Amino acid sequence: MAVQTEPVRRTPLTRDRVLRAAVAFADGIGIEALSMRKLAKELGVVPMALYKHVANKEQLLDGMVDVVMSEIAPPAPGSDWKGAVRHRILSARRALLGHPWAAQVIQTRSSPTPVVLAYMDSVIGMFRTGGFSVDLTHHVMHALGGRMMGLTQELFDAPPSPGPQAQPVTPTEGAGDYPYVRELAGAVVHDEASVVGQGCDDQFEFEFALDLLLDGFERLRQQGWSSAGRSGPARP
Amino acid sequence: MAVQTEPVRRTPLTRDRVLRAAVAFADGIGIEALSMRKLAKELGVVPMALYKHVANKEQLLDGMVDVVMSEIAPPAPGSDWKGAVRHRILSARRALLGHPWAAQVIQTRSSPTPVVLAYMDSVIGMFRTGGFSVDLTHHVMHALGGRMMGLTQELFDAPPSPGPQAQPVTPTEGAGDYPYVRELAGAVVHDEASVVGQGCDDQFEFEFALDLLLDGFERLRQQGWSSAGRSGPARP
DNA sequence: TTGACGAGTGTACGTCGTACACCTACCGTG
DNA sequence: CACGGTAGGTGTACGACGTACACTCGTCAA
Repeated sequence: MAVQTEPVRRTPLTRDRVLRAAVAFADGIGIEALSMRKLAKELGVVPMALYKHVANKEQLLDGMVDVVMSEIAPPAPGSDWKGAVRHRILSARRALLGHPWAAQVIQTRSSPTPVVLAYMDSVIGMFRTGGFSVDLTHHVMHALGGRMMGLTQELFDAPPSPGPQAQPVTPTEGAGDYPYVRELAGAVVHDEASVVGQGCDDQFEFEFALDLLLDGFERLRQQGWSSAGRSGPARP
Repeated sequence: MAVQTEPVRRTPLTRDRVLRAAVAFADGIGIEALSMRKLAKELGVVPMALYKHVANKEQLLDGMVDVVMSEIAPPAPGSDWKGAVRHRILSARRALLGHPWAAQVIQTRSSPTPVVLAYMDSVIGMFRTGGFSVDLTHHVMHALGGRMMGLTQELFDAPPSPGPQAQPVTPTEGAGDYPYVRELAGAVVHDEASVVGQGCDDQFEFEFALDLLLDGFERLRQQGWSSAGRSGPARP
């Protein structure tokens, strides 16, 4: 009989195993359903066992973010600053898209982990070596904000919530008395029906906004913009 | 003796009173400390009494967002589209700043309340009457994202968390081995020390990013940009 | 007078995060 | 081989939390 790896002895927990299990579990059941107790059960262990590897739930969430961050591709060598930044950010976005809970969790962290700091550092570095002053880089990073990590600054997943509950009243439901919202929603649906599920192409929207910002950054860089005058990007 | 308003009879609860109390309470103790039970105690009432006026905690949060939204100034009449949008968004931001919890709560709502929809409708209307096509307005709204409501797409409140816990090691703590982060942080602190508390002027950063976007929108509008070509804002 | 109704109450359940004391299998050292 | 420290896993317990459900009680129309 097998002497090694006797099944009665579970493979021991590690911080890494806990974090990966948490990520997979959240991918499956959603972040709001993730609890220390359920995660422990998933790992075949008593809840308190987890606390030998993470200090508390907040640190668990921090670690989960780090796992997602580790999926971001390393910086592409060479090329212009815009291409480099664009490539990195789109890679970050791809990592996030695989974990629908990640965006929300990232936004509720109160301070960055070293992994996140390292990522920010590398993005800042791209601007600096691309010819941006410290001053401009600073403002540019603020302007990028969460988009730097691939977060879409969306307000809601679906505009009027087509939830499972019955919604009576008129067939113009949802957009109700909001003519402009309805106009937009209608146009999106009818437009080009190539996009599969929902009415609009999130990837396109993300790149649209990203390129709009990057183009704006480039313009400011070229004209040697500085915040000394303190009057926003429109300054000639 | 006073016959009316005998103090033994509390002024009755209403949905409005519950929501306003919740907003004030969250302003005071923070959103994560707000619970149905504590809110009930604050109102001198048993926890279950709240459920006669709000369906559950999610609806309470929805209602709290609506209260904040109601503080946004109505649209300014006349003027160009950019001034109108800018004014409205900065007003929204002012409303949010009075309630530090609001940004986080808004971002965890799964669908917009009618009040939020109405606000979005009015912003969309400004673009449309300002000469933006339905198509461009759609993408522009995505690009604005949460910034439309005054949300700053910031990743963290304070970069390296100067928490109350003692942090030994080198005096270059925080920025540790992140040279570009340190460069930025150092420059911000030394720059113009006019800004009071923290190292940088959030209002300036918000307007910087907002104007960058609005200017980009204007450029696209002027050149009659359309998503038919599907290649982002940089298209000539 | 009555009886329906809406606001507020009381009790209870299941879930959560986690403090604290405990066991126990393993290891390097004597 | 004996031994004692230690890291990892356990068991019990506590004080939150949201909220279902059955109730009381004051008010007001019929």
